[in-house]
Amino acid sequence: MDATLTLLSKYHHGVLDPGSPTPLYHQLYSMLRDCILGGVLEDGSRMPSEKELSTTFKVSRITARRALDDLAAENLVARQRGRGTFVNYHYHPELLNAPLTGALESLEHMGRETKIKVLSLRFIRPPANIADEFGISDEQPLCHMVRIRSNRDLPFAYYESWTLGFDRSIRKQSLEKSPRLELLRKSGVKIARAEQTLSAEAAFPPAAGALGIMPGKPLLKLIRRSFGEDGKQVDHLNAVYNPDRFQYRMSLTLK
Amino acid sequence: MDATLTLLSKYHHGVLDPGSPTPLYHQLYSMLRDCILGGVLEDGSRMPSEKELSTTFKVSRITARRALDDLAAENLVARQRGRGTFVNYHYHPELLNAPLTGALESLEHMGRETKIKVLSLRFIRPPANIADEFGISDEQPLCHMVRIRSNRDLPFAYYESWTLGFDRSIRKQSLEKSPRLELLRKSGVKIARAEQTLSAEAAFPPAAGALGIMPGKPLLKLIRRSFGEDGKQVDHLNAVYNPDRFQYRMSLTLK
DNA sequence: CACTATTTGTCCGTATGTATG
DNA sequence: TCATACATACGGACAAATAGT
Repeated sequence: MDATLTLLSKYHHGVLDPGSPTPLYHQLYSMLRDCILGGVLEDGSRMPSEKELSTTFKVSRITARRALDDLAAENLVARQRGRGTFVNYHYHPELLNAPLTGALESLEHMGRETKIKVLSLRFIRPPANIADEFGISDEQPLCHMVRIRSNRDLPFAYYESWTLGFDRSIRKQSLEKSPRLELLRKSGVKIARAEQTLSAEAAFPPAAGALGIMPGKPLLKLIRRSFGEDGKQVDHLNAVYNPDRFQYRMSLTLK
Repeated sequence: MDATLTLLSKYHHGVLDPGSPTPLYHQLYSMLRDCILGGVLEDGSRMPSEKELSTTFKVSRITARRALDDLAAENLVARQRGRGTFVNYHYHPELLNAPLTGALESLEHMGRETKIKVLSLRFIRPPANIADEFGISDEQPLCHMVRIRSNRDLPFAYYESWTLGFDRSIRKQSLEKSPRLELLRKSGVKIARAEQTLSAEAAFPPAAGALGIMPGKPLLKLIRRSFGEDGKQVDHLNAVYNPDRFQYRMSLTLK
């Protein structure tokens, strides 16, 4: 048994579930693929043989073979009769999008590396709970928008927001170019403080559709209320994130 | 076509992928199940009929039927000949605690208001990925524990942790009285810094059982790595929270 | 009381995919 | 490569329970 196989089986004893409805060959393929794309298996190194895979993961040789064949079909490995199967993918650790830290400023850094699409932009009367939050009458229209944020054309966040302080001259184009809070600052509203709550929620239909996932999938949920220098609330943001593509990372220091 | 079906299908023609190796019936089952557990489909409401599912999602009636049957086998729905299939799961977003803020100190405040139960406490060899994180050999045993945290006898958090620095004299009782990190401090390990990542994840069986919820329900997930004053990792915490009972709240200030 | 439409329950036959030895 | 067993998915047909006209 070679080092590569040891590496794999140690990380992944018991990952293959014969009781699962997803076929064994695809579970094995998927695991190997993740290891190649994640850099666990190095470029050029030899993959475990069909025999090795079948014994350590307790599947038939045909199942192991199918997994390797599927990898070869995507050019992630190269197979050579009599020699073996070799990794054909160079792993370069791309920085994954996990930008946020504790300070409000840095919330906007992400904005420059990813793309925003504004699905809807209207001035409408808010629902009662939102009006209550802002401490205004629910007769007074607020700027309501729905946006999605993508990284390399893969959408990962769905935003719904209510904002006090935008005037009706605002356009979708400018929102897709500059961060929303920066535009708000330019129109004279200074944000001093924000409160946010992180939670989890099942994907609801419009967000699921926009993010290209199934309704019901677990999403990371963020609600952020931003307050101006006078202490009054100026913004309510409701965001859901696809956890496969975005996670909220932060550093904590003691004292 | 009823409201429920509109809800499900309007944004989601094409979420079921016939090309996927996971069976269609299971894709459909999984989507419906997530919607029930996440509260998208309300308790007592009528599910779409086999016929409706089969036409809107473009699968055979047998496939739709299998999905509903599998839900019924878990008692998530009740089926009645001639009437239909009805949701049999009550989603209650109950009272929520929301204690944590940005600083490491305050993580422990919660500890005094809630109760910890230690399900498991062992010194065992860590899996390779954990050993890698700590930068130690996977032959060296670490203190591994599984705990649940409750508020008024309602469990809301499930913790699994690996710790370097505890000695074998540690007992479950002391862990249930004092916060884990405080005990660690007393045994001479000072934590200087922590990195944590928030995400979302479907409830997996042991956590779901301990938290008294159905597997698959969306949970808030936290991974925290704590580092000592010498910069070396001393703790790895993997936590999942029931979002109905716990949310992660923080304040952000500008400058 | 029929009559009808809807919905689940049960059955058939067939084709294809999965997994084993 | 082959033979075999089982699962998946389709279309269709009919029976039985329910609800409304």
